[in-house]
Amino acid sequence: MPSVTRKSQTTRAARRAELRARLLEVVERLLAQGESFTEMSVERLVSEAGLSRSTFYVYFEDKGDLLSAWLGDIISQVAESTQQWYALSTDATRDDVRRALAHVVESYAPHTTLMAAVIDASAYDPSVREGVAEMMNRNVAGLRHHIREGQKAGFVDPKLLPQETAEWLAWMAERGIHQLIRTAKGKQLERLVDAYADIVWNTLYAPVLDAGRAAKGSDGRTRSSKRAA
Amino acid sequence: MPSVTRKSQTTRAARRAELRARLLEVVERLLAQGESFTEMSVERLVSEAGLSRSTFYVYFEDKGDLLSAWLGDIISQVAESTQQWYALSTDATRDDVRRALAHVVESYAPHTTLMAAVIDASAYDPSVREGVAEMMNRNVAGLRHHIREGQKAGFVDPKLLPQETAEWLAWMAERGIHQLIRTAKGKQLERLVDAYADIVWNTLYAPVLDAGRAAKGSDGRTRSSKRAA
DNA sequence: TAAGGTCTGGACAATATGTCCGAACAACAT
DNA sequence: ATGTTGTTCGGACATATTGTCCAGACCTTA
Repeated sequence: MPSVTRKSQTTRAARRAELRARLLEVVERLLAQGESFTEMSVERLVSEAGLSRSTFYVYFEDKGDLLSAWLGDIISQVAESTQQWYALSTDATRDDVRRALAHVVESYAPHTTLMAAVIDASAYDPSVREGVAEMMNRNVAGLRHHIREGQKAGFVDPKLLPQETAEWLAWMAERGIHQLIRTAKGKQLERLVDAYADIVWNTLYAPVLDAGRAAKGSDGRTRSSKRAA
Repeated sequence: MPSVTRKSQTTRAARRAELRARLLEVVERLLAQGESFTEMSVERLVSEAGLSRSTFYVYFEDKGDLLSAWLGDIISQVAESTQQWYALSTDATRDDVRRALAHVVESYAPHTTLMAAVIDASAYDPSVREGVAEMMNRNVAGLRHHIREGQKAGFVDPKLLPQETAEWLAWMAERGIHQLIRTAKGKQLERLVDAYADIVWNTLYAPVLDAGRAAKGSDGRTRSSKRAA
């Protein structure tokens, strides 16, 4: 009975990964053409990717399986991009925040199309929904920790409720990045990151940091000081 | 040819409205039981609502038709709830903001379950998607106008980009209200509104209003001055 | 009683899903 | 060379859902 050898399992996993990559490439392309993930049939996917429907079901439970596996891989990857932000401390300036958030946005940017599919699928696929919930929990937990520590160290507004503030800001980031950033290019992208940085700066740091520096006349700002008409 | 009389049209519209109400009631109930709108079959809906599938298709194009019609009704209704907020001016306090936003949240609260269905359906139904886009555009336009006027009048941070800031905050509100508020009760709800109010206050008003009042020692805050451990 | 309308169950074609199978094929060991 | 194993394929299958259509039942009003 050689059916359950280690070798066969690893090659199978490798094959699965390869097919997943090929299929997600197709998903991304069709998504970019305006089709929605929910409406994509398995037949459409496999024919574009060059395999048979039978083979698809050998490696994947269903369409959602494709996405939840990808999501699992990507979650930790994008989580790293927040380190630069959360490393900020008492000497942070508004420009530091701007740079850190630009880095977060850049990390998410390549994945916005597939993330849109994930959100689609989370509407009906339990395993995808679970993945999304886990991602949000991680984001909230990271931000909550940053707020708590910042309050202890005195560089985050002490009146903020860490958990709830983190929840609102995490949803703003999720939706903003996947809905606003996805369609933005060049100058418009810069403006969006500026606005994002201003919101985070004003909310978390400005009440204590700007107040303390008010006397010196410096606000740590080198760009986007444009005023509205 | 008596088929196109005014009377028959009005009674038909009335009948449509009645059936829509009955069906949405069912949708809401099933949604509350954990089913997702996408997965609800028309058969399931009509049998619960006590009509035949044939009749359903006489009055509605499809499931999405149900929601986009409802959305059209609700958009203007909830838009009104923001008037109290946008009426705030130079003498606004943090507690005024808190009250105004609590009012907005209360207006949305009864509709969170159906709004979740709308978001679901917008993934594949073009007409629902259009409705959602229109709702977001309205919200952004209202908030952008408030920011612009506030900057002119000097009670909103002049460095904010009105359009982009409004976009981020509108998505935060949409997601926050439909994801966070939906499951919150009592004290947790209060905390969420507190956090929401703090974010909006800090972002828009605090940089100019708190700065101007710093000398007097009053910050317009009567509750939730609790500090994190 | 007749006409207009409304609702219903059922039939229908079209599409999608997930499962299953036999045939074809290649790699590899005996 | 031959058989074993694993992979892929096309196709068949049962099932579910969608949207359309129709004939009959029913009710109200002229």
